[in-house]
Amino acid sequence: MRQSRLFGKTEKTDRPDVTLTSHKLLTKGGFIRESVSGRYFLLPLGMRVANKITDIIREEMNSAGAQEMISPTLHPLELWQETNRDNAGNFGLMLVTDRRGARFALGGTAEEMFVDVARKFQLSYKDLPFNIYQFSTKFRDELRARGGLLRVREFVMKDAYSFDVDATAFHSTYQTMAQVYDRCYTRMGLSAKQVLADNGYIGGEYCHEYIVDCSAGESRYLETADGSYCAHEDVATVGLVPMNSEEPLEDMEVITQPQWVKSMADNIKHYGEPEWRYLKNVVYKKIDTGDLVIVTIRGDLEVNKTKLEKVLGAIELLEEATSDDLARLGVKPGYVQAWGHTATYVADLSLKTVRNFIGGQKTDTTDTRNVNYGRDFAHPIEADVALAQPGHVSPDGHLLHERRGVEVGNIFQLGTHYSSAMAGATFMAKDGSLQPYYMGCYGIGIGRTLATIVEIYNDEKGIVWPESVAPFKVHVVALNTDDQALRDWADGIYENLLSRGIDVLYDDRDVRAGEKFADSDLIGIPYRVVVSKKSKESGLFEVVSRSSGETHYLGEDDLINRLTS
RNA sequence: CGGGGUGUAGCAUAAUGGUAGUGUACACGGUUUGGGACCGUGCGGCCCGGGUUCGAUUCCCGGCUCCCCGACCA
Repeated sequence: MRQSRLFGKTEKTDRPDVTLTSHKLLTKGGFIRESVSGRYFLLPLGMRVANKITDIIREEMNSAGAQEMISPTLHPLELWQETNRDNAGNFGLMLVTDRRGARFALGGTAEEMFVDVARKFQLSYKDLPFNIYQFSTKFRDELRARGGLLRVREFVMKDAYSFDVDATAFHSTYQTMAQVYDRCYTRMGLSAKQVLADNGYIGGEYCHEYIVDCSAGESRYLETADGSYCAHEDVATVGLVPMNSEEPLEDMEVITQPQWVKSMADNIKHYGEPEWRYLKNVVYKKIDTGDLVIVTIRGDLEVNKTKLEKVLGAIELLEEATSDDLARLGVKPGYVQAWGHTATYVADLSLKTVRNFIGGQKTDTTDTRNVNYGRDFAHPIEADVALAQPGHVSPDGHLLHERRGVEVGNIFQLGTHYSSAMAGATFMAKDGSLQPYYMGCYGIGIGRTLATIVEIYNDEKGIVWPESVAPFKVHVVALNTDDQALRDWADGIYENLLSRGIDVLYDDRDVRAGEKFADSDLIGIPYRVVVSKKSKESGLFEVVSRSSGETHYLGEDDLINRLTS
C-alpha cells in the first residue's frame, strides 16, 4: 500500500477530552474515527488490524471444529419474547419496525437466533455435538459509552454457540473452547487470564471471563497470590474467618444510645469497637414487584448485588431502595431493623462469624447489644452475598488481592437454559426421547481486543504492534524523494517486496523525513526499512525494529530473506 | 437516568452586545531536506430553535451534542 493513497491521516494534536492511551493513539494514528458517542469508523489501517485479529480467531475456531456462518442482524422480536428477554432487567434492546409492522430486535447477542436455526432441523444425537459461530455487528444500548473502543454501543463480536447431548459431553466442548481462547490471545500477544464470572442476563450456571490486566480496564477481580483462586468481584466468595470465637456469649440487652449516633462512623466513635462488631442492614427493591428485601450483614462488609440477585432468583431485577421505599416500612435510612419489618430478610453468612453484635433494633435513643445470630434472630435465607475485597480470604483461606483488567472475551455454560425455554429446541436421543440441547456460548469482542492490544503495546512515540496483528509487516520509508531517480529506485524496491508477498506500507509521500519517522513510530509497524540516497550508495538498507529499536543494515536479498522467513 | 461541564475552521484554541484572531492541517509559490524546518499567499468557522435588543457568536430559556462522575453494563 502506498501511503500517499491511504485513506485516513495521522494527527499531530491531541484532543483534550481523549484520555485513554488506546483511544488517543488509535485516533492520532488514523486507525479509527468517532461517528457519534460509542460508534466508530474503523479506517483502513484499523480494519487491517481487525482483520488480522479476526483471522487468528477464525483459524483457531475452525481448527477446533467450529463452523462459521452468519445470522440476520434483525432478530424477530418473538424469539426474545420466547425466552422472556425482550424486557429483561436493564438490557436495553433496540427495536426496529418494518413497513408491515413486524418488530425486530437489533441483535446484541444471538442465543435465540442460533437455537432457532438449530430447531429448524430434525436433529438426532448423531448430529451432536456441533459448534457454530459468526462475526457480526452487535448492538448494545449502553447507558454510557466510554474509553474509545473499550465500551461502545455497536461493535463486531465473534459469538459461538455449542450444542451437546449432555453436561458430560459439554464439559469437553467447554475445555476445548478454553484452549482455543488461550491460543487466540497468546497469538495476539495478550496474556489473558481465565476468571470465574457471573452469567448475568445471558443465563446458565457458570462462565469465565478472559481478562487482560490493565489499568484502563473496568473489570475488577480477586486472586490469591499463587493463582489458586481467581474470580470476578461479582461472584468471588468471601472466605469466613471467626472474628471473636473466644468471647463468651452475653445476654442481649437494650441500651440507651445518644441520638447523634447514626452512621457506622458514629458507632465507632461512640462504642470504640471495630466495624465488624456492628450489624448492618441494606435494603433493596425488586423492580418487577416492588417487594422489599433486607440484607443483614456484618458491619465491615458490603452487599454484592449480583450475588444477592442470584440467591433470590431475581437476575437484573434488584435496585437500591429509596427513602420513599423505606417509608413504606415506617423507617428512615439508618434505622432499618435486623428483624421485625415486613420484608424478605436475607442473612449474609458473615453473621455467623461474630459473637455479641451491636445493633439491630435501633431507635432514636436506644439500640441492642450482645445480639447473636441464630439465638436472638435468624433469617429464612442464609447465603454468601458479601462483596469480596482485597484483604479478605479465598474459600481455601488464602489472602485475596485485587486486580483490574479488560474483559476481552468470555465463555458461558448455558446448559438447557435456552433450549428448555424455546419450544421444539430438542434432539432425538438414542433411547427415542426428545431432549433439549446442552449449550454453551463464547464471545470475543474484536474492537475491544484491538484496543486492549494498544493499551499493552505502546511507548511514548506511539503504538508498537505485535507482528501477528500489525496492519503491515514492514514500513518502507523513502527519503530524498525529490530526486526522481531515487524515487524510481525506491518504487522498485517497494514493487520487489510486494511481489514477494510481503505486507508492506510504502511511505512515498512528498514530506520531510522527520514527519515520516514520527508517523512511522506512531503507526507502529514492526519493521521500518529506510530507502534513501545513503542506501542506494551503500547498497545497504537500515532496518529498525519498532519494539526493540535494534538497527541492522542489510542488502536487498538479505532484507527479503529476513522479511519472508 | 441523576449530578457537573462543554459546544467558535478538519483538529487545537482566543476575544467580543456592533459580522471573529492565532496555531496546526489543507492548496499554491519559494528556500530547505535523516526526526514534525522556514518565508509568503490563499481556502475555511460562532451546535439548533425561541426570547431580550436597533443589533446576539456573546445575555436569557428550551433542545441537542460531546466529555467527566455516579447508576448501569459482554
